Amino acid sequence: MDVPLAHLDRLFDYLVPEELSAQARPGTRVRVRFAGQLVDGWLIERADVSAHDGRLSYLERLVSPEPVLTPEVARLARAVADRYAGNLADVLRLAVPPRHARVEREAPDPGPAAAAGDVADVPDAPAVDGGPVSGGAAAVDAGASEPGGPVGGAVADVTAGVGEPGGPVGVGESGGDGAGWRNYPAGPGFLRALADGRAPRAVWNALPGEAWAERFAEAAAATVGSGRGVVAVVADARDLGRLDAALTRQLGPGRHVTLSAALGPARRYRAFLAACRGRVPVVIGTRAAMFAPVADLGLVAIWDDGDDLHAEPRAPYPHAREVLLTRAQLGNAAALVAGHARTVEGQLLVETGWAREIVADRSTLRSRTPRVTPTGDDPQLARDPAAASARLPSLAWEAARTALKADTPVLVQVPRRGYLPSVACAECRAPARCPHCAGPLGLRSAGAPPACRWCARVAAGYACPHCGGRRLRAAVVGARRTAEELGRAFPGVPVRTSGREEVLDEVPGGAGLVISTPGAEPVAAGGFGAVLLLDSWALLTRADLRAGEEALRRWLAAAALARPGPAGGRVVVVADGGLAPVQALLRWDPVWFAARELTERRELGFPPAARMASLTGTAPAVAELLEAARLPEGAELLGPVPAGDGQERMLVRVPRSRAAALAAALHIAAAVRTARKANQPVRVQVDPNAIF
DNA sequence: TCAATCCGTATC
DNA sequence: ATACGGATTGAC
Repeated sequence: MDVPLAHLDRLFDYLVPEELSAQARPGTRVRVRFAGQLVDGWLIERADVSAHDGRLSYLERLVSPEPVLTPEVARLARAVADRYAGNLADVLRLAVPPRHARVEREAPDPGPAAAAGDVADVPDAPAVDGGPVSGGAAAVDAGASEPGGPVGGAVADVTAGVGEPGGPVGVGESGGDGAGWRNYPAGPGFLRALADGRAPRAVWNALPGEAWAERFAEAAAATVGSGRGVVAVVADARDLGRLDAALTRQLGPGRHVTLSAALGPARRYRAFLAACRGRVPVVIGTRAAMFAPVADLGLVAIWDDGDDLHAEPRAPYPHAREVLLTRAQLGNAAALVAGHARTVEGQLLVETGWAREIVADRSTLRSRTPRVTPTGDDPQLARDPAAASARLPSLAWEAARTALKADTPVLVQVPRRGYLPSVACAECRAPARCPHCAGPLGLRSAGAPPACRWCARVAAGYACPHCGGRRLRAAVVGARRTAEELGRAFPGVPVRTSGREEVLDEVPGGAGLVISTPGAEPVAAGGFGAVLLLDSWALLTRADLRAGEEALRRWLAAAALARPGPAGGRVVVVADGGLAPVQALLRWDPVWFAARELTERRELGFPPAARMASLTGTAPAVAELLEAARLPEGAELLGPVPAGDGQERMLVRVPRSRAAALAAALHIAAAVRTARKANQPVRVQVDPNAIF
């Protein structure tokens, strides 16, 4: 039922009129009378009998005979709803694009009648109420055909120690197909396992300059070769274009479709239908593709899983990585979580043994990594007056000048404006954390003592736990102008910018300056001769749990575009080389950093080592929800903190072992409120992407 | 004792 | 939204 009310998040049984019986297959869209109104719904399953002892209504209408909700996706959607304390209806809205009737008519499904031999499709099914002849009963709307069954687990719950039952995942030896995978000792074995029809699970750290889209296409081809399908998700349109091109090269045309919300309704539905009808074995796309129906799924893959575009902004806010891993878990498919960086979540998958890592050995890495140099935090400015006016450190200026002289392009990464400054120790620059709950401190107004952004306690008399410093400073932001002034520092050199308004895909190989915000960096023919990472403070002191991880991810992504190898491009990061994310960049060791972060999160009780949920709404509404919630043992409440607009936010934290219980409790509590017709909504977010 | 009415709750 | 059941009320 397409009603987003928590207390109606379950199946309802309807009779199927005789004349609809042949076409009313599981997965079709239907209209039903529900509480006196006509509402949209999903036909989930057919059955001979109903457990409902009241009067059953008939299906009002079959919207379309097209079974666009496959059983696999229906089960997945239920699991995702459960993990995120959300409603099935909300997840299905994300999973199945709106119907486009004209597109559906273009190339009709060859034989619905031929395929209609569904289980309960018997003519003499029990017209429960002695009503007219019926084609059987149908359960409408929710996938919970086995409530309390084995499904409930999200990947996160599985990672608590369940390995793949089938033994070794097949990564380890060398000698596979794609030569590019041979740079990673475990790569060829991973490919071979895919080709053999097995379900290996891997976390892959790509080398700098890696043609990752080709590697993805090789993995897809190996899977398709084993007779199975593939779903691969990337963060944005540019990455999608690259993967699309690589797949066309390796699989030939017509073997895959791309799916993204940017296509518009008709093209999106056309691509979706092609996958749904089994016309193509491979679906790639942005997060809209994470639920794509693919027959006999063999591999799910995600590139750059730390990119926050992978987090769905609509309820129940599922993350593409988690959805795909849940999918792999439920359907016994292989999984590939990849990027130049490693997310803490990826590290958790490795440490719990849920996935194996695919990394290059040290010597390969050394031969491919560009030279990275830090330049101190209070840098000596270049003597050249133009460079000085651009506030460019001399080392960065030298690197750029050398690269331009060699007729190679220079990439300058500058953070976007609007990064919220938080507070750090004025002595050692360690981010200031709340002494009570370890949440980040923020400045509310000039002069006032800082307060915790999580639990709202005022941290008067703060002393830095690292160096004992008592003074705090706010991070300096807004130096975008620095980059714009660069043009003046290098007269006669063409300057291009890539960012929000216009994102460049590729730039030519000659001398030129490219100024880009993180994530918008173009590739350069032959690679960049120099990469300058400016204003690192804006990234590092962001008031977010993930600030360090995110900074490293963005630096690695930009540095990976330099000409490879020690004699290749030069990377200069304007930051203190003693900071952990900077260290990780210098050594090109994202694994070390992720392991370190995960250890720290375990100590502090942060996600993903713990599970958190945020509840946002008016104070009475949030209080009412919490009142109704039977939170699991050990649940910890943090807050409230003001959330703007007269709203407040509470955080609930539980150990990972209670994650499922927390989601269930919050969903039930939400159901109590919607049943009472509570009119003040509370936004429940499990694993909120940003925890301030 | 019974019908009219109110209120809360479920919605096949 | 609307329909139903149980509780409540008011009149016989």
